[in-house]
Amino acid sequence: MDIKSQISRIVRHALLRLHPSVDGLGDPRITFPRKKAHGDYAAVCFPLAAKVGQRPNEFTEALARELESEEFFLEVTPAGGFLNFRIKPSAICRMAVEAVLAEGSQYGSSKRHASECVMVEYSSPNTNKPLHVGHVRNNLLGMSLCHLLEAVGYRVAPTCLVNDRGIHICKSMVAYGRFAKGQTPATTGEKGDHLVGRLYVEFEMAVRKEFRTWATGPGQEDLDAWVSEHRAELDIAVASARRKAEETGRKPPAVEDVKIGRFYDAKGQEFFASKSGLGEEARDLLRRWEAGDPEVVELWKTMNGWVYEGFDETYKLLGSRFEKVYYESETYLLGNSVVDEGLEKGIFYRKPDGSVWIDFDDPKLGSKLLRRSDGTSVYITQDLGTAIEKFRGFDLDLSVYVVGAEQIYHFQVLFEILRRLGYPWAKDGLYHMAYGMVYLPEGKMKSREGTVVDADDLIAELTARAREKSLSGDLRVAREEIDKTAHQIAMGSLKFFLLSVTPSRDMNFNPAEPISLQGDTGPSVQYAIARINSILEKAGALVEKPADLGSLDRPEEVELAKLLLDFPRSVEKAAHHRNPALICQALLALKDAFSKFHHNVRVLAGKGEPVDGRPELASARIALCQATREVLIKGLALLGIEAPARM
RNA sequence: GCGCCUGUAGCUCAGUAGGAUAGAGCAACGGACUUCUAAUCCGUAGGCCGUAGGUUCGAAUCCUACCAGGCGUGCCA
Repeated sequence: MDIKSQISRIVRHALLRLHPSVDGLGDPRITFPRKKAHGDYAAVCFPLAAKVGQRPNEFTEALARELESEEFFLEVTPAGGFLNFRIKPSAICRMAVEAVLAEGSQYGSSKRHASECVMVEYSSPNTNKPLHVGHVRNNLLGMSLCHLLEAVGYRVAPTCLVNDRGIHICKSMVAYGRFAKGQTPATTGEKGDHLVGRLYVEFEMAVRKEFRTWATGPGQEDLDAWVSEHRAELDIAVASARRKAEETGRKPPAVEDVKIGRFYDAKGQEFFASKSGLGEEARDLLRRWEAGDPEVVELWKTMNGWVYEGFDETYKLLGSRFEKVYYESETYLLGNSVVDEGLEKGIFYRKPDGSVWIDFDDPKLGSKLLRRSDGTSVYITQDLGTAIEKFRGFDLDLSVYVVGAEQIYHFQVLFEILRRLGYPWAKDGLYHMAYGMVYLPEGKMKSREGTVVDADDLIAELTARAREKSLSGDLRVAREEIDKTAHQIAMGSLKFFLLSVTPSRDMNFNPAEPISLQGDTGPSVQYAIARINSILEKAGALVEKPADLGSLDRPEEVELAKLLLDFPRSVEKAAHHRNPALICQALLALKDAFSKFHHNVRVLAGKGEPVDGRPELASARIALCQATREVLIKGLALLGIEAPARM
């Protein structure tokens, strides 16, 4: 039992003695006091005092007297509605070190959800473009969530749903035929996903050009009409483009370009669907693919193959791992029978044009299309099939989707449909872990326009910087280890950076300001581990000597111990709230406490020499260091971060 | 229009299920390496917690309205 629970239990017994007749008084919340001078732990008593009908100070004074004789506390002080506790410093240190070293790498884990199985779907890329920082955030959240859920006992199945079919990949295929005949990753030296992504961008550019030709020719009337209708909006757009150009010192765009650009934003999709020759080509490829045209399928396979090779490389860098991969080309038909089933049950209905719909009771959900009038399936249809498939293939208690917040509505609808269809697990076995966007200073990233921060580039740049920094000082790392170490540090900085923001929030990322290696960062946590390793190496035989844990009573040691004791709570909470950022916070607090300890408290007088000539004290401090290292490594592992032995 | 999310230091973010005098890091300024690695430590400065009301002994946190930004919103995924 952790220390806060112990305190809570002792207080509960005292309360039962003091107020035996009050039912459901509850426990006071045990926290760290805001100021260390107040004590080691504090109980917040305002709500309980109110229930008993006493003034807060009256209540806590009586409670303090009742707890006076408790041996567990050194001191119990009432302070208004707070009750502050002081505990013998060496006792805290002893508890912490013994608890951590007894459990080792299992410290912080629990069996709370043992015998439960959860599937976590994450990453889920489209095969028409390489991964960017937004995808990286997704991958890291997914992996970290897997680790957190495992830590509280779940059996976890990480999965990925690859969107390998549809109009987007057909666009790249059209571009391949038109602009890149004969090119392969081998001939261009490009990574496969980058090659296909480049073709996708080229296709989009070509459509824009096609649109421009139309808008300044046969579509001129439409353009003029639209422009006069959106006069005010356009004036603002032109003005803001000018302002932006002035700020950045670039040439302002021509008014004509802004007009056509806006017109494209508004009508581009419509144009693509009805007037674009390129659009017709792409749709034709999609039709031929669905009909199984061998030539099209062959090209599709080849290009997807290039993309997978590229993804595999990036996944390897990130450490992404999947137990099961679903491909939409295999699952996209699964939903159709579900739609038929819903029609039979009368949950869905058919409109005269043949399209299939569902109306929801909740007006916020409105109604939703489930099958197009031409009989083809839509996005949500295949998701219905895949959701059911997951529960068929695995004995799941929970199915998690790590997907961006822009799809909150989509998942509300998906889950509600599955509930209406009567699947028992749909009641509380589905969870959408929605996370926020990663914004660049200039706004949202757009793959189509090529304004993205590429994952591979970012990793490469960080690795180069970590390597340079390693080489710049005393080289602690063995030469042959430097590549691995630089990679670990680079990934430590990237992962920690992206995971330290609360998942549900949007976050900003400025590529011009590189991710820091100093301050509240992953590398600073890794560094603390490297320093501990260094001490342990130099300690030699002292590591094995008997330790007198009772001699640990310095404030720096107690602070460290308190945080070690609090770590399991952080894990529990992070798993419960599905929020890895809570682990980041716990690690930073721990790293801070260790740095202060390390700065002010010596372990060794020299190599193998105990401080103050006291081996039992040195060994105790060594044990505290070992416990700290254990927890730091565990915490980083929960984030999917490795710690290099030396830095 | 409607719905959901977000407004905390110059920047990036915390703020522990309503609790004590709102905290870090970066950037700025000033200190600390003959010392277990300076990816560290110590200090200074920086805040009408978007605005206005309300609930409460107590509000950054809960409620209402407004302002600003983002996302979504019937045949895209």
